Parts: sequence; structure tokens; C-alpha cells
Amino acid sequence: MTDVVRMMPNRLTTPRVADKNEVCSPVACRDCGIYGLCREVNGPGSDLRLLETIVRNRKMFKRGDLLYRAGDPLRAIHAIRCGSVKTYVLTNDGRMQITGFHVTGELLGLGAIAASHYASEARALESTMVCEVPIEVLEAYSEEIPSIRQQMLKILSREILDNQELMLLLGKKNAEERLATFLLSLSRRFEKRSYSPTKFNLSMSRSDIGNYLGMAEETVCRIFTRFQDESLLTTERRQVQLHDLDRLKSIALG
Amino acid sequence: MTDVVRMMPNRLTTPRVADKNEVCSPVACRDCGIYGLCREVNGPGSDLRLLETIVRNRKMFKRGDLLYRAGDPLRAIHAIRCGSVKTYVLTNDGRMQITGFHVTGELLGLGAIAASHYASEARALESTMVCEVPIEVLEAYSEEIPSIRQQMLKILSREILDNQELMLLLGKKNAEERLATFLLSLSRRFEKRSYSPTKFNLSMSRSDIGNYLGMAEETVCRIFTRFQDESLLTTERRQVQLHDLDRLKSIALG
DNA sequence: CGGGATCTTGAGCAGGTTCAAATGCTGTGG
DNA sequence: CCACAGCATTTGAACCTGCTCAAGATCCCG
Repeated sequence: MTDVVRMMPNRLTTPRVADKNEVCSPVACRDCGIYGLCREVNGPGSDLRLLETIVRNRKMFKRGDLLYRAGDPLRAIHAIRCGSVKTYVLTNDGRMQITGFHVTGELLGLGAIAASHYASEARALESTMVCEVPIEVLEAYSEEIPSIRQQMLKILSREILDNQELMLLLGKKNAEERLATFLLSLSRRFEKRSYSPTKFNLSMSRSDIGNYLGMAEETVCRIFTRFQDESLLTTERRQVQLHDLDRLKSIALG
Repeated sequence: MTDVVRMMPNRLTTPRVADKNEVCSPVACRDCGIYGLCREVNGPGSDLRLLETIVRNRKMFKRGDLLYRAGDPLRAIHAIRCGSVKTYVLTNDGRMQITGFHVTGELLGLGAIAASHYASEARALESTMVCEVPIEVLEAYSEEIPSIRQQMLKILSREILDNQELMLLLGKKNAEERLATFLLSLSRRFEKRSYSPTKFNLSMSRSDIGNYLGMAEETVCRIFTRFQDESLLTTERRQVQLHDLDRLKSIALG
């Protein structure tokens, strides 16, 4: 194990990896994106039927496992309990564009509501526990409780905003700006979930990062090296430590 | 007027330009994106309250007029009655990324539902008539008629799919593939609304096209010229005629 | 310990950008 | 109705960022 890793007490630095035997209680699910739906539905501490349904439908995925394939009929909405997932779309000739990395507490599959088929493919980047809400359960509750739809609208809307930012990145930013933006996005998301915003693990490969950011994997490496030379950060394989968030921000914004 | 333009009977080739005095009846609104919402709400021919509300709230915009600004509180959902609009986001240093061109029958502003503020800016590309549904009207009807939310989910979801395609374009396609994809997208959208899919007017400048596709305006020109040399299409200023949709498709897909 | 995957670095190349300039269109005011 | 200013489009030429190809280093897993 590397020095960087040895320095790090596990909690408060990197998200835990899913443990198959761990009890996934409603309380433990508080981090889950789907929890936002539940809280919307029930008063605090009241009837938690939806949450219970969710908790009963949890699944483990290993690195590289497929959560769903593009074109599959939409079975369920997926909430990442712990771990991480990449989603991507494919061109006819097999080129892949990663459209997002999703970490603990985030939701997958809502973009497919309209089509009733998954539009993208999702694959686990590490050992990942996912809670699933079968779509018919969601539908049933939506009939009964209109505010669920309201909440879903918000989540979809949020996704549209995120995608707009990614489009801006892909269309207008150069390689340095892209990587800086990417690192800051991860940093913020980890911070929101009480993990360290400056020291974390990248669960995706350089090649995945490059694909997502629209650049070659070699370029990703080179920019990491350049940032390191400028003392912006330290990398040790997939461990990253950010030393100067402010300077990173000014780079990210162009 | 150029030869190309003179050849074209107006209807069935290019969308009409908005006429300030034209009556915007419910029937005439059939092309409107918002009509999808209404049909969801009422049986055919029955109570058309929502539609009437919409029809009373129409507005004219001239080329370059702002429909709304990023950060403005969300007032209304906008349905383009005729004309066209570009939406875009801005970086801090003023760089712009156009996130979409929207033509007759399409909806604007739904992406902002969550934030309750517009996330992007919208500007008319030509004389454009827009029907507006004030957000509180939409909310009120949504309370009463849950299927409206259902329909809005579908529209949002559709937008996410479209954005995924644009991300793939920006991240993975070269200049020729981008322009071909762009032209085919317009072609399909015009065809869906019974305009000619092979002969139409580009209401946006080369510079706008370049911005949207993540390339320099000069590159757009050069590729247009190249396509013309290969007899794929003819351009005369902003008039385009596509001669070989199939070949264009095979280019677009990579 | 071995082999495959991942990461890093170098060198040369190319697609696309930038800068510059010519041409053509449009619409605005007199 | 015409002239002119300003904008949009087109084309050329030099340059540069990031890509591709290649090879070596390192890590991870069984």
C-alpha cells in the first residue's frame, strides 16, 4: 500500500466500499438519493412504506458488473447506497461516451422515464450496493401521493442542469480546465456527504476520465503531471490530494 | 432574392415567420409543444381551459430579443408558436455555450423547474411568437390534474436524452460528423412538422452553429464547402438543400 | 512470481484554431 | 431609392493543442 493511502484513516476520507452483509436499514439509507423522495412522501418518522420497499430491494455489484443495458425496458430506479457507477451511451460503431459518474447517494435511471427504456448503460466501477425501486411501485405511490412526481421533476431538472455544465465543458474548455472542473466536481460531491473534499480516491481509470472529459487518456496523465509540477495536487495512482482548491477553481472557470 | 429562395413555395418548405396579427386559436396551437400537455389533460374536444389560458398569453419577439435571462426567477413555460430560439449558458469570463436551438412547436424553460430560476438564457433567432404558461397556472392545474406532471416528466426526460446525444457529439465526433449530425437533426424536426426535410432555412448564423457544435465558425464554413464539393448539399447563404440524406447519415454516425 | 491491466512519458503528426483579409449581403437613414 | 456602414460569410496561411503510436514502468491479482 502506498504512503498516501496509509496516511488516511478510512472514514472521513474516502467513501466506504459496500459490504455484502451490512444491514441496510432505513436510517442507514439516509444518504440515499431516494431518501429525498421518501422524506417528501412521509412526515419524519411516520409511515415509511416506500422506504421499506426500497430497503428490501438491494443488490450488490462487483467492479465491471452491468446494472442495466441501453434499450432494456425500464425496471427500476436505482439509488447508490455505497460505491460508484459510470453511465455511458454508445455510437453505432461502438465508440463510447461516458455521460456521468455517480457516487454514494445518487440516483440512476430517471432519465429513461419518458422512453420506458434505458437510454444509457450503467456499470459498477467498484463493489457497489444499489437499492432499487421497481418502476411499478414508484408509479403506484405516485398515483397516491402526487408530491413524489414533484420530487422526481426536481431530480430530472437537476440532471439537466448538470448536463448543461458538462456540455459547456466539452464544447468550450481546454484540457486543463476540464480536468480542474472534474476534480472540483468530485470534491464538492464528497464534501456534501462528509468525506474529505481534498483527499479522495478516483474509482475510475484515467481512460474513463479521458473519455468523460472528451480527451485522450495520455492527455489526462500529462495534465495530472503538470498540476503536480505546479504543486496544485499530489497523485499516487488513484489517490488524489488537492493542495490548492482556489487555484484549481480559477483554472476550472477558464 | 436568390434563386434558391425563389424556387421555394413558402409552405411545406420553411416554417412560417410569426405574424403579429395572426389569430392564435386553440386549433392553430395544435403544433405547439404545450398542446401535448393539454391533450393529456382534456379529452379531445372537451374543456380546454388550460389551452385558453395559454392562448391568451402570447408574445412576439424580434431577432435578438431576450426571452429570459439566466438567474431570472422562473415565470413561465414557453412554447414556440412559430419562429426559433437559441438557449445558452455562460462561463464566468463570458464564453458562451449554446445548448440548443428550438423551433416551432418546442418547449422552453422546463429544465429550470427544480431551481425555480432559469439556468440558461434564451434569445430569438428571428421574429418569433411564443405562448407562455405562467408557472403558477401550471402548478394549479398540476394539483388538480396529476397527469400534467406525468407529461412534464416525459418532456424533461426527452430533454435529457437529447442532451446525451449532444454530449456524445461534443465528446467523440469530429467536425464533419458534427455538422452532418446537426443538419440531420434539423431535417428530422422539420419533417415531423410537415416542412421539407431536405430544403430549409437556417435561422442561426455560422458562428452560432460553430458555437453549438464546439468548433470555430471558419471550420463550419469549410465543412459546408467540402460537403458542397462532394455534392452532398447546396447552400446559398442560410438556405440549405440536402441532396443525399443517406450519405449524410453515414457520415453523422461516424 | 508472472501476466495483464493501468499508468506514464516521449516523439511526431494532424485536425482544427487563430489571425487576416476579401467579398457579399442587409437594412437603415437621408 | 440609393449609398454606406456594419455584419456575416468565405478563403488562405501559419500555428498549436491535443491525438496517435510506441515503449517502458508500475501495480494488482491470482
